[in-house]
Amino acid sequence: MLSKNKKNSPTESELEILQILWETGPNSVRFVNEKLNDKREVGYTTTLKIMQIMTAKGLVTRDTESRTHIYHPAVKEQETQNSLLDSFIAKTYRGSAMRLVMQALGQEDATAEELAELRQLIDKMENKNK
Amino acid sequence: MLSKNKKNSPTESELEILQILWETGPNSVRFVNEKLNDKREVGYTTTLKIMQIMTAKGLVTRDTESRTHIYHPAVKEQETQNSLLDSFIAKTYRGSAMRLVMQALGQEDATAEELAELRQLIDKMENKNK
DNA sequence: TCTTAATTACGACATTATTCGTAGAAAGAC
DNA sequence: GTCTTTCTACGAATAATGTCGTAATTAAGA
Repeated sequence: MLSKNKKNSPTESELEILQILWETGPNSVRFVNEKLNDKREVGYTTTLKIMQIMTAKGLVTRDTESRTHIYHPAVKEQETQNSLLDSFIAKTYRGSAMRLVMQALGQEDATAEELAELRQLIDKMENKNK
Repeated sequence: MLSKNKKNSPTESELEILQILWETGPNSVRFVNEKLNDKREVGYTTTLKIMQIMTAKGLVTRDTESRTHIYHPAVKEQETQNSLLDSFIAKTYRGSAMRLVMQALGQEDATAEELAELRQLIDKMENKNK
């Protein structure tokens, strides 16, 4: 495991915004705010403010060429999820990823493809053990 | 899935305290505070205050017979974890438990026993699909 | 009894995250 | 050029959580 994340950790609102940028690519505050409003009511300046804070934190970068700034995600989805996952496992499952996996699987209705993929992953882990 | 949790959701500090009570059984503020201090410095009245709040929320109950109150967990560990897990999956993995499982497994060094247990669980899920 | 120690209750403060109002700059419509 | 709209910047209000100081109460010991 090479690159370990030092200190990402977006807040909940920040994560919501990152997800929009990951999904749709670089975009303006206006666009992000409208996306957010599909789910819940948020004021424009609220979204703006959070995205400004995210810029300061280095979670996004922005292109200020034109008056309407374009925001780019500056962290990777996988890495962010991993870092959140680590801390979630530590806090909630006292560090046992296996316990989390078992419970998560219990709640899931998986397709045959997903199950096959899982088995493959497990085989790979088995080999690594030897 | 019968009993769905309505509204548990302990905060981070509350969860820490619950974990101590789950592990060691009903105990006093003094005891819990000392356990917490194994990991980090916390004032006695801080712990007391949080446990009082937890009582108000129904996360614990307390026996006030003797002067030193004894606190009992009032929520189950599994159910609490499940409810936290649901919300974590929703927020971080946009609802896809499978994606979380894959990533969690990727970070894990599992024993042969755990892998066997996993396979068993997957088999059970396969049958359920039919 | 008197003093000391431990405990609970309560309120205030600190910190972090979120929300939004307002002002001013920039762009476009006419 | 003037008016209107859209945008950014900034500061302040709010809310949730965590922290702790202080007072009052109880128990125990000398």
